[in-house]
Amino acid sequence: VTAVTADPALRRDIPDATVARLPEYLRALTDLADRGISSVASEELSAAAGVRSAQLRKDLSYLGSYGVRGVGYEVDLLAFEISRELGLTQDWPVAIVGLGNLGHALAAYSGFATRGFRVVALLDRDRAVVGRRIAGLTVRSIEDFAPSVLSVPDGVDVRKVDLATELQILAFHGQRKALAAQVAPLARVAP
Amino acid sequence: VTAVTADPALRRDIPDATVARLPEYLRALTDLADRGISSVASEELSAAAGVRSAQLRKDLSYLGSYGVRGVGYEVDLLAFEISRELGLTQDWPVAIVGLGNLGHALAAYSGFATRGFRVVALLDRDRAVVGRRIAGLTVRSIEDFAPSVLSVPDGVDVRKVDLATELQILAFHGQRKALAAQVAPLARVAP
DNA sequence: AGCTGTGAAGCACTTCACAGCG
DNA sequence: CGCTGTGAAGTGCTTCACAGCT
Repeated sequence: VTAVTADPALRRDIPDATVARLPEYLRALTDLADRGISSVASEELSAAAGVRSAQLRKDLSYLGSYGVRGVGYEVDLLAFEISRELGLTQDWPVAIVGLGNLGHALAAYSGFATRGFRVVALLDRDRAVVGRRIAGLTVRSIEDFAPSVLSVPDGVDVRKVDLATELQILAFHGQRKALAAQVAPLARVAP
Repeated sequence: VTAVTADPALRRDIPDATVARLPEYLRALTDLADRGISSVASEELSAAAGVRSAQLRKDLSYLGSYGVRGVGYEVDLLAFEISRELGLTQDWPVAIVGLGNLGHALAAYSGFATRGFRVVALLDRDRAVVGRRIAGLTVRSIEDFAPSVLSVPDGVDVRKVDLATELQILAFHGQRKALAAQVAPLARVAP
């Protein structure tokens, strides 16, 4: 079945890799708009987002045809289309579970609000924390929510972010680089 | 040139996708070790890490041949080999730049220490913060370090983590799901 | 003339399916 | 016999290169 609808999210199958890059394009476009720039070519926008221009054009082609040949993209229009594709034109309430150091900092983090997410609930199971007011919200009680083994009901999406994991990946590359430098003379022996 | 060395990081070219999963395997193995389990088959370990068993075996095959056919993997041995591959058998000092809410929380975060990273320096450019003691360290001054446009010298690796980006990706999938449910009856018309 | 949009080619990762070994 | 380790097949993403439009 090929469903024809007005809504972009249904028209095409957008690759996951593309979806993961759209927020960065949106950020770059917001930056351009703030600097009063109204039109941009793929070469420049892709540089600002840290990808190749062919990649950017291919990614944007999944959303539709919003560029002007010979000219480039209108910044405001493209920003709106990406926002719509990401579903940011609607309201997404956010709950923060766990208000230790990190949760506390996140509750106060302005980056959510400026990008369209509204923190509406703070939840913790610790009696000592429940009832406290943080960033204008009162911490409410939650029975239990073990974060170590998160088993997810059908239909719930999860994205896992772990800074220690990121550091471990950096450690791998750091080690590889250090070792490559050590053996470089050896490699030069037989060209 | 094929360099033969004792160090695993030089023996093979390990795919980036594999490297990104190794920390999760290591976490799962640490968990098993804590529960007193000394041997594990790929089926069980892969389930704990959230991947297919074939994926796990393929990934581990890049490190070497540390399993026992007909039995499985020895938990301690495999954990050590992955640690070594990731470069976690050496010391990696970490500096935190910027001690606002998030930096403050990270300085106190125990997850770094338990996974082999040692926070050795806290840096901020804000006079009001410099000199303050956080988590046993004194915040030192740094001239400037604009985080918005991070231009990186050659040889420096960067991994970017942005929770707002993650939420935007979730918003996309949330929207797509909501819309798919709406149009589902339409799709059923022509099987 | 210049830049987008896109088939086609190339590349990297995942999954299959089974040989090989303890 | 059971589970690992791995060629081969399959899949999805990236890059190329240029036709097509303004």
